[in-house]
Amino acid sequence: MRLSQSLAKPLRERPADADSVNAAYLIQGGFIDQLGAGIYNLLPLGWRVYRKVENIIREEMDALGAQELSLAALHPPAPWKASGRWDDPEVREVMYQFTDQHGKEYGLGFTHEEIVAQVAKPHIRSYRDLPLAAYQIQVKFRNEPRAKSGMMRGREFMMKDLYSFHATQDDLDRYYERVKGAYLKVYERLGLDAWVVEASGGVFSKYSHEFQVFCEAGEDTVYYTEDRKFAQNEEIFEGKEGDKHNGAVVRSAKAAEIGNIFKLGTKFTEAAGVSFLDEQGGRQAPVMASYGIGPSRCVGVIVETHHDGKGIIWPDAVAPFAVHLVALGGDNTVKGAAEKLYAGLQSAGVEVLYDDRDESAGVKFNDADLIGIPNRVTVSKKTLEKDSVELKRRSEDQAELVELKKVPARLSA
RNA sequence: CGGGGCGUGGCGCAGCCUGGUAGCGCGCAUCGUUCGGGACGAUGAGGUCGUGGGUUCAAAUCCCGCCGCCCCGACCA
Repeated sequence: MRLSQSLAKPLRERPADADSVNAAYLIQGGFIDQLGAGIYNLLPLGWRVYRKVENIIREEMDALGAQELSLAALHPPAPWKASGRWDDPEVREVMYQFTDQHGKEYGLGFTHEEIVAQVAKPHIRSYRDLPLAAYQIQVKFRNEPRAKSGMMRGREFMMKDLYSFHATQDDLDRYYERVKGAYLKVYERLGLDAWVVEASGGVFSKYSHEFQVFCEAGEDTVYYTEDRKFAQNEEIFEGKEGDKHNGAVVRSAKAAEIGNIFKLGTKFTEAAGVSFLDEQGGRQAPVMASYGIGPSRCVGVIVETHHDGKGIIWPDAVAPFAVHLVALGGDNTVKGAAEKLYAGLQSAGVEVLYDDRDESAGVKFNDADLIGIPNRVTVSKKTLEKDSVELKRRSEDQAELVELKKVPARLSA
């Protein structure tokens, strides 16, 4: 993409009322744009990052054997009334519920247990139909009492929600552990150091596991031991900091939740009337579990944990582009060489953001630092004299000269 | 929902206390000079001062209501 033609160019000044690091850099860099409190548009750069995150999640869910689908976001109340959640005060606080101009009630989905159970119902007849796992990556709505911190807590956000149905609790337990492993793989690929933390089950069940990334912008407090054998959300932790747990000292840290998995029992399958015949011909309700990851929040947490004073430092796997190509000066030979490199890299399959603007070196370098693409390639008169370009990693201070003809090979690795 | 802050060209802000021609920086347009870490000069375009009402000869400025955004708290599948 040519930066000169980009819909959203980086801003000179940091937005005044974006206090959190992720909001400040994402808005200034032209990744996102605020529409209202807790409501953001993903601009082309941000959408690219988001899609990378989404695809990593998708790959790991597919590897689990889960099937991707897309459930409706606009819900009639019936399935929610059947489970008793439509009128649950805790649910009412966060679920957008409204009546249309004909007096008909609707809700906007903030989770899909009821809906997926209803979808699965006619397809689950026998224990032979189980286990079954389906997921979607979709927009969710939550009427947060207080949206805040940019992409960390929005009223409209993206969520990957996976649901599994099992004939036995044992089978569910095994699958639950597999999902846990898949989640850790996702986070590792995203460049996030996620902890598995025990937590309360909220409105779903008694206990659950959360995936937490330690960072100051997080809203949770986690008590943990450094050997990682123990980690609990403060909402269920009953000891205090400094206590010993299996010989290790318990510490605490602020953390951001980027995933949560729940064992749900038969609450939702029974409510939806889902049942199957077991090997003895007995009728049973399948046990169910749900597993969520917030890809849009992950984008925010990645920024919170991958930045410096100049801007974002994207991990390679989620960077909007692999290469930020900078052409310096108005010299025609420089422009020509940059254009050629741009075309050459693209045909080698390298994603390139080409800063072809008529801006000074300072502006271009500062914007490159802000946007945070992992590899910066600078073409100038100086480098061309040596038939080379300058290559610099965003995460490193030192730059190196690389011969022009070796550039595509260096960057398509 | 309680507390605090804020709302003025695209962005960042001053002006408000003490009412009287709407300003600055950046950006934008045109021309020229520049060209490796936020260049320079010249000319120019661009504003319902969040919104509704009130006070007044006169309101960005004073008073009341409403809307919106940010932060702290409560809350946080």
